[in-house]
Amino acid sequence: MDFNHKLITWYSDKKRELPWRETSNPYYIWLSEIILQQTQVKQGLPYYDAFVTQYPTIFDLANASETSILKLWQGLGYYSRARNLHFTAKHIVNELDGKFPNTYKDLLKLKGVGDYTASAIASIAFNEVAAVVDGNVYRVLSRYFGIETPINSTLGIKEFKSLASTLIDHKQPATYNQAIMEFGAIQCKPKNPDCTVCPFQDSCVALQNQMVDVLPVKLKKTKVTVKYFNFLVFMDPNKKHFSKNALKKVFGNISFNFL
DNA sequence: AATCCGGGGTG
DNA sequence: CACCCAGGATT
Repeated sequence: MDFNHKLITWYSDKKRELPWRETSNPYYIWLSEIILQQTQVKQGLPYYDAFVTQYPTIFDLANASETSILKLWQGLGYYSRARNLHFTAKHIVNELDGKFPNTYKDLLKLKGVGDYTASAIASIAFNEVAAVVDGNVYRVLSRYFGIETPINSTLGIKEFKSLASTLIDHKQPATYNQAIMEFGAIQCKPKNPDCTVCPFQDSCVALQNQMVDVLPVKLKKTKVTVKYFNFLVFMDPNKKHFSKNALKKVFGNISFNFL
């Protein structure tokens, strides 16, 4: 409970003022959460403003063309998010009578809404006790409790979700969830966290054991990329030089070393 | 369980 | 340039 109290106090003191924190309208909360998936606030904010301006209600979004939505999404990346956003808007308007699902269980059924986003909307918009576990939460919890279970392992995902569920403040789940994510985003950062001014200096296991820079643990993804590819080119005797552009037409944008 | 999807950030 | 960040869908 000391953890929760300090966290929420820190949040009251240090949180950023953001437009989706001025509302509990599930449409706006949902919109902001989809935009902020894999996206930093700084990058997503102008897109959020543009969407709210152009599509003030879920009915406006549902009635829009996919082309116009994708155009407004341009530059954000992960374009399936925009297509799922449109699909779900139409689904809620046409199949759910325009009524936004209001429980974690029902939110989870929406396309483009997984465990994290369902928990975020349920807690922030409806004050349901549903613990969020995003990248920030993995980092804060693994460091504070000194947990070395890889966050991208099946066991890790279960462990952190379970821990987050035991920690969430039942009296103010919306504030608690936003506090722990905000803390991870702007203080307990991936690189160079501000440990010198951290309210958890005396209780953070990672800080006391010099493990801040190794937590959270993540499994390597042994991605094998082809680094060298040797081949022979027989020269056209009528030509005096190789053309890199000619090779580019055959192999695409691969860099070549001529030995 | 592994892979893909797009950008931005960092060293 | 190489590598990291990371939620959800898909296979």
